[in-house]
Amino acid sequence: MAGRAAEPEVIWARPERAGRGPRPVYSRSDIVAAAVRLADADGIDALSMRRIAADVGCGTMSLYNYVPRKEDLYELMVDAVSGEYEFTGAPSGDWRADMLAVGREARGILRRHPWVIRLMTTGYASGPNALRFLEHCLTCLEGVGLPGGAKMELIANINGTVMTIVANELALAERARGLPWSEEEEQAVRGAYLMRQLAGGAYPRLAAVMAESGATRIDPEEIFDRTLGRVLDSFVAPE
Amino acid sequence: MAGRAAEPEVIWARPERAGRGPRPVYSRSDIVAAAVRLADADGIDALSMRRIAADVGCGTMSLYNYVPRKEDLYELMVDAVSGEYEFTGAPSGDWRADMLAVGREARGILRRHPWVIRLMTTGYASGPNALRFLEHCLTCLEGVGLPGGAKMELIANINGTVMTIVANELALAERARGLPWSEEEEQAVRGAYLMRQLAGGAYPRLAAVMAESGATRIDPEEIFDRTLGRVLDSFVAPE
DNA sequence: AGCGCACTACGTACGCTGTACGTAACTAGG
DNA sequence: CCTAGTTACGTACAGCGTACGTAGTGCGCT
Repeated sequence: MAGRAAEPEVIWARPERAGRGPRPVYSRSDIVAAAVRLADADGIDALSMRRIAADVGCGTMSLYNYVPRKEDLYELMVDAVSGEYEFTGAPSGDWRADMLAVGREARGILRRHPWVIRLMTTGYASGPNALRFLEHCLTCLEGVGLPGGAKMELIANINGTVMTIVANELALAERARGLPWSEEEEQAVRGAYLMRQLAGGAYPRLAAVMAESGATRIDPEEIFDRTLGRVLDSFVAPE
Repeated sequence: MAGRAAEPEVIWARPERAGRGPRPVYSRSDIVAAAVRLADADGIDALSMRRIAADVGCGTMSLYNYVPRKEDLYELMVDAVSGEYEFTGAPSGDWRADMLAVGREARGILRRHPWVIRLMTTGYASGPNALRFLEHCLTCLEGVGLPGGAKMELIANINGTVMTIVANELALAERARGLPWSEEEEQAVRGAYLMRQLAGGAYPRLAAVMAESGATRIDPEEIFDRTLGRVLDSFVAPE
């Protein structure tokens, strides 16, 4: 008998190796690493069990000895990249700086692994590194005069805000992946459509704002820091 | 020759009917409505061109006369449900109330159509109803002493916040879809794992917060209003 | 010590996907 | 009226997740 019964379980509780049979040739982390590599390179939609197996160097169905379902692999992938948080120098005593640093690290991770956004908004975040993340944030917020629930809300808000910002930053590039034409052409065609609509006069206020802000140069870093700062201030008013 | 050349185009600029051939039997909105219905019922992953065609009552490949690629269908779907905004009674003169109402409407739409979250975070939002939405928000923000760019940031923040909150609210239910066991079993198994981890002592602060907030009852409506209020206050400090 | 069984690896196969392409019917513009 | 371009639709292909069967391996128990 090969597969296990499909009874409720969470991947984190499943032992990587049960003592009986032959020594496994590969490891769960090998497979997850390959999956992350492929998703980084070609996008999450191009990630298939066959391609992972080819990359690892084993037969497709061998993967199912390590990971019961592809969904579980998603969960492992999200947690694996959550392991990239370094949290260096924190807690520093300045919780605002610490949380901003967390946000910046999150941004870096999401930019390196854009597919995480899609997986996380569908709820794949409950592994050990997610717990480590929460514990770290709570440590930084130790002295802050906020009830526990509010701290969790603050953390969730930062996470959500970073994801939203990076999703917006990457929207065009991510969309262009797998399109039969280039990102530049896509942008040109969409821009032209937008301009035509605005010129129609049906959206005067939007047209005004676009005209106004079309001139001013936008700095992504500045927007990011400002937005995150606003989130922090909305929980604890700056002195 | 059936298909068109794959040259850069945006679905909104493609005419629904080009005068020459036989009268189309169906319409783009028929197809989009069917797609929305199916996605609501069975989730976005279960949405296939074959199932849409079966629901509409036509051959699979006939769909491609109305929608060049499935990605374009996604775009049409997002815009279709964006048409559900009613904006009744706005602008009312109280921009805070107006924006809160927008957020509440957005929440309702996302709860009715959970798949929108995934599509929007991948960047599918540039159709006419998205423009209508932006114009409405800008109208409500007319008298507010904020530069245009900041207004756009505010709108984006509200949107993002609502999406994040609803995504969290729906995470469990959405994840349970298509699992080989029930949502209750999933929740039980995940809860048990979490408790085991917290009992291990590796995450003392998290354990403390969970113990503290485990007792207090959480009201989703209250969290929602409070969070959105915080976003508004972070742009314009309350008097 | 050695038997038995749980495990590993992997090939095959099934039902599904998006969509390229070909064919036949139809209709509006020149 | 003619014909080019459109509609509808069937077939077909490459690829997907994964259920299932088979062969071989080595741990745990008797």
